[in-house]
Amino acid sequence: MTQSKAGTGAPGDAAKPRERYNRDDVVIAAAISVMSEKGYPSTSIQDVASRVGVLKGSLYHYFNSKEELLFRILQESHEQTREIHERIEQLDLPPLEKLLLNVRRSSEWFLANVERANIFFTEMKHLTGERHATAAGWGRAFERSISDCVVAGQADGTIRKDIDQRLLTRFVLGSVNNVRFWPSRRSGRQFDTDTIVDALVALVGDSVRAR
Amino acid sequence: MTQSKAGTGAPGDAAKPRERYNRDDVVIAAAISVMSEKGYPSTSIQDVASRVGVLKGSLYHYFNSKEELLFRILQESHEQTREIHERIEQLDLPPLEKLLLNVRRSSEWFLANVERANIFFTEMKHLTGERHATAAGWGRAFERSISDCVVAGQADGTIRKDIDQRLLTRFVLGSVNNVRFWPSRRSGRQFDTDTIVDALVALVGDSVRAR
Amino acid sequence: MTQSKAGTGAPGDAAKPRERYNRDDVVIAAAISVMSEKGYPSTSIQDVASRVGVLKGSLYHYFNSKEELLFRILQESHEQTREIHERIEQLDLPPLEKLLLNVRRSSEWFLANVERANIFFTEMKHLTGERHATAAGWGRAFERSISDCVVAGQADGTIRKDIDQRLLTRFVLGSVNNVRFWPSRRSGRQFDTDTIVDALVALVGDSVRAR
Amino acid sequence: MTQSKAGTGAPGDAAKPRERYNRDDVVIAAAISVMSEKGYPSTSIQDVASRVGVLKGSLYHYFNSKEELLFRILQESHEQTREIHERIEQLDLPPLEKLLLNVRRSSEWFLANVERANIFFTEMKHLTGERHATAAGWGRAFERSISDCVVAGQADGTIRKDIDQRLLTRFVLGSVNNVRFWPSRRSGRQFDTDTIVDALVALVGDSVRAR
DNA sequence: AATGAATGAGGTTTCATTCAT
DNA sequence: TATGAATGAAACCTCATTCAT
Repeated sequence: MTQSKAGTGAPGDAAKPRERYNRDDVVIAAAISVMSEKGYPSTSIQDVASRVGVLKGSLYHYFNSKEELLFRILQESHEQTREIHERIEQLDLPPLEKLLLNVRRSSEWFLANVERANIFFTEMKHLTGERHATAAGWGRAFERSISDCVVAGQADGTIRKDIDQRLLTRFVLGSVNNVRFWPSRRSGRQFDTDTIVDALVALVGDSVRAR
Repeated sequence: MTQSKAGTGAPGDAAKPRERYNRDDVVIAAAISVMSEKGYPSTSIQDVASRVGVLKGSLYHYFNSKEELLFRILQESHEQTREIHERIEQLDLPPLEKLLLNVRRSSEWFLANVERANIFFTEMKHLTGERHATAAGWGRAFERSISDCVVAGQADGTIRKDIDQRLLTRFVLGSVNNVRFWPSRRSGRQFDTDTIVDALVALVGDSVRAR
Repeated sequence: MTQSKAGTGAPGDAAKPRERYNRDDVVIAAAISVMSEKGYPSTSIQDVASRVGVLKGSLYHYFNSKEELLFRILQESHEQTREIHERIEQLDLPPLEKLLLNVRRSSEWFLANVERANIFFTEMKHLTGERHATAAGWGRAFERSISDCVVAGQADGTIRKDIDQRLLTRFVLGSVNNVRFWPSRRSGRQFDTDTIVDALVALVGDSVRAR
Repeated sequence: MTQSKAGTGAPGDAAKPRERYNRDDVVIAAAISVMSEKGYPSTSIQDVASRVGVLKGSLYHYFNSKEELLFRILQESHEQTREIHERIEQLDLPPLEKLLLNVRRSSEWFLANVERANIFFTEMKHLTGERHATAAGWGRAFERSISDCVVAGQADGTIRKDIDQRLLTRFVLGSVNNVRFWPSRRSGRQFDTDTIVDALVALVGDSVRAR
């Protein structure tokens, strides 16, 4: 029903100058903002509509259901992170370096898209049926992009073998997921992305490296 | 109106010999189970009532509002973890060892109380007003129990100084928080608590230790 | 969710004197009245609530969905007509007489329950899924109670054989269904039930009898 | 985006001589199809638009409101059946024969236009105001085309007098209305129009004929 | 003619909460 | 304590209709 087909938000979309700002993107952006703050179930269509500046009924031109809206947001996040992982995959790097590059790029994306990341990691469970299954697959793909490196790193001796690869994977994955909380927070000076990412990579590197 | 707070389950509760299961605890347990699975906003009073085996109107004998129910759950979690931290605080241990013991005991508690931990880390934001402020303080107390060790460890040279203490703290905190996801998961053999905790302590230790 | 278990409305329910008027029946009666007049899709829950004198949300104590409400209404009608048919079935009568008795008793019920009959014959298609399948079975049962007589009557020579039994059945069935429209109508004197039923039986009898 | 549906393919579309297939007819046909199946209230403008292959906003070039669309459909049906009745009226036939010819021709039309007939008999009540009054008049005209014959037939002794003319009329009218349900139905062989109509005429004739 | 975005009212349903019994 | 009926607000969603392009 909704035909709007707005680029993924990736650069290069800005081509046509007379291209009027796609309302689809505005809607998604509004939804991301509210859902990241209040969580999916507590976000009402009215909340999103208010932020976009239309009546709630009008939003149904852009999606067919609230759940579909969530799905689209998650999908965009998945596509962007998948692209990051694919690009790394094609590089010819030793496993540990590949792992740490993954940590670096992923963290950078999370820090640049904190709200999207929040939603990706906490709201997926509210999808149902086929959409849930699809999204769960995305989560597994993310995990595999890390576990592949871990396994290879254990095989070539650069990653410690005294801890099972599944646990190592979860540790790394958790560390990356949590980086979205590192800025935010009250008081004191904030840290810039580079500082945070460098710290995270150093910490993760020192924890998993074979000694 | 009734906050009946009958003994922690300790024996010797006057009349009824031995401990009689307090209905209050049954309600809290049911709420924890449902809220951990569906999240606070998606959990209805009816859900809890169904699990207790009572009509929803009856639940209001045990709490005054849904939010108060959540607050009590968080409060219990806070009290239990605070006790852990206080006990460690009283030990005379070098900072790094104290930090790792904190990681160890906290992880053990999280793994033994995965549902409570889920709620503690994800539903706190749904409190409002004074209750929110109070609970936020609990979160900060948890964080401080870790950051105190980090600061002291940097001072005595056992913890790396090339990374700001706030970032180190968040890294450790995040690792501990995430341990509740390590079991669960599909497939393969699961890991027992000791294995998980040993792995986590080793990883965190190797990452923050001065070299 | 709804535990109200109110008799089928059949006589004999009046047992317990302190039995407070069952609200269930009030709701069903209100729904029958509105739905018969406006049709199921055009009847809003609000319409029913207004007639009962409660807020629309309150009605959900009595049923779980609008469709279930319709189903219950149809179910009651089915049970009442089925009982009529079963009672006739047990009589030891020649087929044609049995058929005409069926026409008589069915017509009487329709004329005494015009609103229920309206709903039974026109709103069944708005059920979905399993409920639709069940209700469709009721319709077939009704049809069979007539076609059985027709077949038997053709066999014993009392019912004309120059017309296929299926067509005879549909003719009789249609005639009975339509009797609910005979009173109503504007102007002139109305006809009492006996007059109408006698006329119908005479007409149907003369049309299907073998000559 | 252009579904131009010009002419039946018949040559000579040029200056629009003869009839050119009016888009209007396509819309009406689509509406008849959907409304017959789902009923007027449950038929959305979007349903009709989808079947036409046009966006719903566009449909408002063909009618001013959903109700007007229904009115036009009923109007067409009325005009066609009225023509049938007028033609019969002009014949010089004895009343009973005229009645049975009416039954025959009407049934033929209903069977050839089952969807239109469905709408004519079930959706008229959803008209409002003046349109409702007008359409109600059509219904009465239909009824009178039958009752006139009945009255005349009773006068000349060919139609039974033991039953009030109003009841006879309703019986005949109901029988004709119901014939639209005779085909359809599951299983077995279907019946062709002639078979059905012959059966109906025979049955109605035998029921009303004076004996 | 056609589009598609927007409107605004109304639909069904859920739910935290209250209260007389 | 427990019940269950009732409330009233708010949730998601649909839809007939309008209108600038």
